[in-house]
Formats: sequence, C-alpha cells, structure tokens
Amino acid sequence: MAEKVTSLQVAEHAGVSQSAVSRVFTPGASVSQKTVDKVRAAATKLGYRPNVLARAMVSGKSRIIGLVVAYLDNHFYPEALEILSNALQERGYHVLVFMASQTAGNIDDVVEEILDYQVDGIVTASVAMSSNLSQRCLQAQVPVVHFNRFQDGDGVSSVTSDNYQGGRELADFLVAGGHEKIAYIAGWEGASTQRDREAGFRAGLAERGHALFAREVGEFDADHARAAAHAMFNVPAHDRPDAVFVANDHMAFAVMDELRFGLNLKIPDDVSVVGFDDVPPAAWRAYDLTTMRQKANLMVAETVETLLTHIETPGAAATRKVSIATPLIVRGSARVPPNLPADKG
Amino acid sequence: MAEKVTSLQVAEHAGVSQSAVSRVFTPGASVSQKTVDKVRAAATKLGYRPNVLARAMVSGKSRIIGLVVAYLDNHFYPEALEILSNALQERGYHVLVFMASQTAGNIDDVVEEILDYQVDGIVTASVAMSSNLSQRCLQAQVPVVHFNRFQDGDGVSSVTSDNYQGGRELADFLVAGGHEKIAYIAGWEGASTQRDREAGFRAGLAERGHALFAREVGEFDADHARAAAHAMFNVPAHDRPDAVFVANDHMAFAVMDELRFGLNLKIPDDVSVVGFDDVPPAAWRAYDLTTMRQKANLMVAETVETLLTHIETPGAAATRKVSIATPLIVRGSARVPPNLPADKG
DNA sequence: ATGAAAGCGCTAACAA
DNA sequence: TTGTTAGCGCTTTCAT
Repeated sequence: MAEKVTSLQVAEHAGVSQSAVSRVFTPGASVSQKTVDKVRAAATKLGYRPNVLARAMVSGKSRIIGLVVAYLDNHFYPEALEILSNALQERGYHVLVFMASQTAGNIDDVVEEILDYQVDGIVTASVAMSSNLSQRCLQAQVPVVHFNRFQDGDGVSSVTSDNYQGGRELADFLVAGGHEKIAYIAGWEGASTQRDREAGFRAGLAERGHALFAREVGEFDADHARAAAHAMFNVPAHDRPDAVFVANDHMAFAVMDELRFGLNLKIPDDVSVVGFDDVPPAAWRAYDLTTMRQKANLMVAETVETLLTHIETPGAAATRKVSIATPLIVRGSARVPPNLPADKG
Repeated sequence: MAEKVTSLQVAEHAGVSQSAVSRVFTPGASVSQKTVDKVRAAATKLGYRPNVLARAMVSGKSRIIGLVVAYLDNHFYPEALEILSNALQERGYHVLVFMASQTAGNIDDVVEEILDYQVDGIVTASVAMSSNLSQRCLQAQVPVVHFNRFQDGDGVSSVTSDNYQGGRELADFLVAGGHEKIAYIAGWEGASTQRDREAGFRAGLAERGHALFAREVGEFDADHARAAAHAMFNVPAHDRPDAVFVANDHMAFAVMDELRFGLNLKIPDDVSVVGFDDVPPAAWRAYDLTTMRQKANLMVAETVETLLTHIETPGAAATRKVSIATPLIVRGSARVPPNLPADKG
C-alpha cells in the first residue's frame, strides 16, 4: 500500500544504516552476506526498488541514451530501433526518444532538450548535426554516435554501411547484366548516404566505360520517388533507361509500382530495378527486389560498442568511423549477369 | 568550456540568489522583470539549462513516459510511436522505450524497470499486463494506458479501435460481395484485438446466414500466416475458400503473396482478401488491399489525452475505455458488392 | 519580490 | 564491513 519506499525505510526495517542498503544494491560494494540477507528481505517485503533518478544525480550516470530520429516510415529505422533498444537494455541502458522534425533549426533545440535529461550518450539516426552542436555535446562530455550518417571532422563517431562500395558493386552488377542505359534515382541530397551511394555508383559505371543515362531526385520519399520514376520513364522507348538504381528500398517500391502499374513496364524484362537497405518488404514476392543489404544488427552492435566505450572510459576512447560492408542480395527485380545464379534471399 | 553549469553559478554571475534563478525558469513564479533579465543574460552567457533530473527529484514529476512495446515489425507500431512521441514532445514529455520480449514473465520485470525511472505514466502498445502488475502501477500512482489492447477490470484505461464492429462490417462486405465460402486467418489468440475482430466477423456472418468456412491461425506473424494460407488454400478447388479475412495487414501481405505466387490464384478473381490496420503498404499498388483503417493519430490523441488527464489530476480522473470506429477502405483485393463503387484510398 | 534554509533519494568519501 | 557525513542540482516553504 506504500506509495514510495525509500532506502531509509528499508534500512530501519532491516536494522542497518541507509548506506548499507545502498551498498546492497550497488554491484561491486563490500557487504557481508548477513547484511545482504536482512536488507533483501526487508526490501522485498516493502517492495523497495532504488530510484534511478536519485542515483543518477549523485553518480552522474543516468543510464539513459538519447536517440534522435527523423522519420520512422522507412522500415530500416524501426528495425534498427528495436535492435538498439534491446541491445542497450541488456547492458542496463534505456532509450529516450526524440523526434526531430525535418526543420533544420529544430535539431538544435532537440539536442538541448536531450542534454537536459543528463543522458550518458546520444545516437542520431540519419540526422546530421552542425559542428556547433557537436561542440556542445563534446563540452558537455556526452559522446555522440551518428548512425547511418557519416560526418567528418568534429569529435563524433559514426557507423555507416560502406555506401560508396555498395553503389559501386551495384554498378558492376548492372553493367555485367548487359544494361546499356543505366539511371539513378537519388535520395535527399543533404544525406551522406545519398552522396556516397551515388558517388560509388558513378565511379563503378565509369570504371566500366559507362555513364549515368538519366537522373532524378526522389528525396528518400515515396511520393517524390513515384514522380521521379514517372518523369524518367514516361518517354519514348528509345530514351527510356533499361536499368535504374533507386537510392533506397523505400523509394524503390514506389518506383516499381509506378513502372509496373502506372507505365505498364515489365520488371526485369523491360527494366531492371535495384535498391539499397534490404528492408523486409524487399523479400516479399510482389517486389522481390535485388538490393544491397545494410546489416542493421551489425551496425547497431558497433554503435553500442562505440558509445559504451566512450561512456565507460571518458575522454580516453578515440572517435571511430565504422564502415560496414553490404552484401548484394540478388533477387528477381533485375536481369542477372549470365554467370551469376540468382539467389532467393 | 564549462562542463556543467548549475543554477548557483548563474546566481553568482547575476548577483541574485539561487532560488531567484530557479524561479526564472519556473513558469508560474513571481519574479521582477529586472531579475528575469539579469538571470537570463547570465544563463545564456554561461550556457545554463536546468537539470531535468534534479527537478524531477524534488518535484516528483519526471516528464518521462514509459512505453512498452513488443515488436516493431508490424508497421502500425512505428507509425503510432512516431505520432505518440511527437504529441508528447509538444506537451513537454518524452518517451522512454522498453522492449518487451514475447516472454511472458519478462513483462513484469520490464514494468519494474520502468517504475525505477519514476515515469509519470506508462503506455503499453499491444502488451497485456497481469492484474497483479496493474496493481503495482496503481499503487505507485503511475497511470497506465493500454494502446491497442483492451483489458477489463483493473484500473487501467485503454484505447482501441472498435475491433468487433470492424470485423462485423468486413463480414457484411464480403457477404454483400457475393462470396459463399468465407474464411478467417487469426492472429495471436492471446490478443484482445484478435478475439474481438474474430467475434465481430463471426457475428456479422451469422447475421446474414453464413458461417466460417475455414479457419487457420497466423499468430500475427508473416511466416505463420504464409503457412496458414498454404494449408487453407492448397486443397481441391471445391474446398477452397473464395474469400478470406486476415486478422491484420501485416499477415495479409504474406497471405496474398502465397496465394498469388505460391498457389497461382488470382486476387480478387479466384479469392478475395481483406485485412485490418491500413498500414502504408496496403495502399501500394502491388497489394492494393481492402482493409479496415485503424486511425493511428486519433488513437494516439486519445491515449495522450487520457494519460495526461490522469497525470495532471491525480486520482481524480476515471479510467477510460476508448473505442474508435474503423472506416472500411475499399481497394482492389476483394470483389466489390455491385452497388458499392471501389474507392482507391 | 526575494533570500535563507530544508530537503528530494541516493552514492561516495571518510572514519571507525 | 559498517555507520556517519556530505553533498548531487534543484524546488519550495518560510520569512523578510
């Protein structure tokens, strides 16, 4: 029936000092078995549990990680969030969510708010930070890891896929598949993922004596992507690409729908489509999308590792820029090079 | 360069008392404009921001809402989470995420952990709580709202769609469409949403002189659903249903894929498929799924409203059981009754 | 309107 | 190993 049980009450019940109670609930502390027993008994009886906030105040460790995330409609992020939250939970941390509207200025306010909660660390998912802001976190001693966004300079770590190499291999794959008119539908131009994927893709094409045949911008948004596809493909057959790399799966689905149902093109007979991410719907039979897989669990593992290292050895750890290889997942949405068997992932 | 600025430092800089600083940052407090100016100036200069945790300790209000969520793969939940987090953020609250593994016992531990953070309220998304646990929250004075799960008794509020009525209208729709052999693929049997949708569906069929032709269980899981569809439809044509209601969209996509690509059936010519939720992929042309829309934003709005009412008027507010109507979204995956024009939602 | 003083519940020296 | 004593940074009486 008690509304709030404190360590002091437990102490009185157990006939020990308040600090004894504290020690019982502090992993590495020195307490006799007898004290432990008495305290545990009293605690259970009263329903006592340590107040995390009070602990945070004095210890300076809140065991809260702030997560800044911009949009959850691309299924890659919910997936990552689930893995991240689970991984941190196992290590005794929890995720406090902050939605950052697309608004540029907004992100600054959001970070300030996060800092107000005395978080032990910050993960930004697909959100760039002004170096001004990075400074602020640095001086507040709060380590930051950019997830799925590369940013150089600053003292911030980042974990990304090797987007450049991924783009390049996609170019290889399409050229090897015998395509001649290869196009690209870009994501939001402010994103490092977009930049790197495109740069790698162009480099790959160039290496094999090709160049981009057409290009539109999809902004990482389904509606924009659909419009981009329409503009790109609603042209005389001669001007129409025979392959297109769409900068992420989320857009690729909209593109495929527009091509098949809007423009009556056959995939991959009339046009090959490849994406990037390998989110769950990519494996659905209705899309069966050939794509580069972003290994979400590996990316999260590196993120957690980096963050906790910085938290637990303050100042000591160097900023890391982790880049993770993306395996090509060959499915049915793109014509396959003769010697490469399709593998239904 | 300062690492942590306290109100005391600001006070010294501004030449006022520490409590004056506190008052400046407390909305309804009485301070002279002069003091406000001095303090604000000093605060800005030093980069001071109030420590939310310290404030929480003394005021008893953490402005943290604990969210328990089980899985994010059904796109309905990320969507809801995004709306929820934004709505709370606007009201000055933030969401602390706790993943509850499917494990039954786990949920108890998770709730205890949440309570440790002195949250002001708890939202459970599609997670049931033992009444034992509800008690615990009640006595801790922490209001709980079940999102998308109905639970009677206890002192917990809940916000759901009107799943019973939704199921019933789906039955109406399929019968009116001239279907004779109507089947159902169930979700996880422990879920109130599953129970209510099925009960409503059966009632609707019965009212019009029909009965369930076949039934399988999909557990709200794509793989199970696929297997269920296979078992249900891989039979002689005579025994095959001509319509199926799948308990949520997430499963319906897997079912559609199995029917079309696994068993070579035409939708809706050979079989009509309807779902529940209206998650984004339902509108994708490759699925074009007729479904009942769960109004996520309305559900979230009610959840927030309920929760904050309980938080701000402790004890006073009555527990609410909100139920929200689900409009039928008619698309192309089901044969349409003659007099009802298809509306491409 | 303002300052002094008393905690919120806890951890971390410091003695003993 | 244990108890005593300071605070962590803030809000909130209570005087003034």
